[in-house]
Amino acid sequence: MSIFQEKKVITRMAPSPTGHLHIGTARTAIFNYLFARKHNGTFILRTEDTDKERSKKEFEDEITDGLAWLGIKWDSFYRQSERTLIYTGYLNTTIEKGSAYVSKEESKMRPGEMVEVVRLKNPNKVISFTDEIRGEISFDTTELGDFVIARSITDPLYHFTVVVDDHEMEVTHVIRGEDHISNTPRQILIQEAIGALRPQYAHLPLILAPDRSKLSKRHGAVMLSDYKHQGFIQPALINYLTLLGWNPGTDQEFFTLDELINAFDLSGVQKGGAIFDVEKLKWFNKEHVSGFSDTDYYDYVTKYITPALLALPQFSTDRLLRLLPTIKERTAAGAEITLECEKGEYDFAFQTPKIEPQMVKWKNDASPKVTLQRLQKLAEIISLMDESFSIDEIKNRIWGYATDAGKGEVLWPLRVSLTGKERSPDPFTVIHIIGPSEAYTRIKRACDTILSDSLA
RNA sequence: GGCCCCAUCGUCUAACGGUUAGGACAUCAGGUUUUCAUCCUGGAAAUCGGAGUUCGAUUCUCCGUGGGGUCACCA
Repeated sequence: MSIFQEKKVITRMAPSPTGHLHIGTARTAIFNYLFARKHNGTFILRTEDTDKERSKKEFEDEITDGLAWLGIKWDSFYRQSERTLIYTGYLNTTIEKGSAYVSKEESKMRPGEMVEVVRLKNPNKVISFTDEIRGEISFDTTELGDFVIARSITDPLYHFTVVVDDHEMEVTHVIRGEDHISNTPRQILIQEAIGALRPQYAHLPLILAPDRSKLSKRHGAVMLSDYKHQGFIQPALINYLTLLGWNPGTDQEFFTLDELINAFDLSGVQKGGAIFDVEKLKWFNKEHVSGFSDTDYYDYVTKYITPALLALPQFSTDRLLRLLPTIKERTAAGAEITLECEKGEYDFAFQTPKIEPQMVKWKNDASPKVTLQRLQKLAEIISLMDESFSIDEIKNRIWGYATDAGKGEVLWPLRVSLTGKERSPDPFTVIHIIGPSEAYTRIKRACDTILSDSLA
């Protein structure tokens, strides 16, 4: 044990409410959260709304709602627009010390108008800092000049408020996107001007679009809410986003939030940008959804099935319940369930299908007569079944006949009579879903159709 | 363009001087109780290029090349 008291870790997420909650913002929040939790530290959420024109309450709500939905809990919340007095105080002291000065000049925003902006007195030196992920980074700040840190004494700018707040809130680790690397030297300059301690920096690799450019709207879904609406669940998103640009040093890929907190380490963070791959996200989603309890999965599915499906003549909760495993096996995210519904993939469960006589016939079968005989035999077997039979029990009753007469010869006509489709779940599962008596009815119907077709 | 950052299969990544360069997603092939799906097995698939350092470079150094970020009285 060290005799030195470990400084309590304090991280923060500092989004500006000027746009929707971007998937990259969510990931940065996750990293900050994981790091803080891992070290029994504190995670602060701070809205950087000093730009009054562009900041919107609705965006702030979207950010807080989105993070809350993800399960990221902040220990304290600040709004920069409510801290103007603090910034003005620091501004005054800095000016008094001679590290900054008021400059009367023409407004860049409103040409013709004279304003008194506050500029930092740049010592014009090389700043180097240690990035936890990238190591030593140095930068000649001369090219920055005496940059503006406030529009006026009561209207501070981003770089100044960030530094003041991180100092006031005693933030120990600034974990943010790589796009902030070049902001770091000027923020360090401000730190030195106000006499603040330098935090540890960790710049995360960016999330990239498939063409390796910064992920933006034109690449499709970039908002967290987009993914939420597509049916991606919170644990999957957390899991995927964390592994995008970070690895635990083992082959483990499936993680719960608690496992991530436990395994998280800044040294596992990648340096290069990572392309966002929806296919892998889908895989994670399927993995996490597969852990749902029956009732949770039922609730999940009902959010995505279509009204059209609910309106089908034979719809019942009972059948839907029995259809659930089939849906689970065939879809990765909620939006796919909707899509499958729209394509009519699940109609067989709630509706007697229309039968194409030629489709029922197995390729090796000579005539409709043979097919008809088979279906008749099948109807006989099924008529003896109990409604409570399991899939296995159903299968066992049919299996003997199917192996005798030929699997394709028996199973294909059976399945097509039941579903009306060339591709569908296996007949045993279908019978289980719709029940033996409905199956019996459908087979009889199919027989009638074939009969009238062959007579015509 | 200046400055800064980065570079292993198509994608996410492992290998922190010595490995047949490993895993996952995707893909392809074969298999499991007909079709589709699931599942199982297997395959193909990568160290950006060039110099150095070293007995030995994916790994260290330098130079290219490529990609990205950033250059506001936005954040």
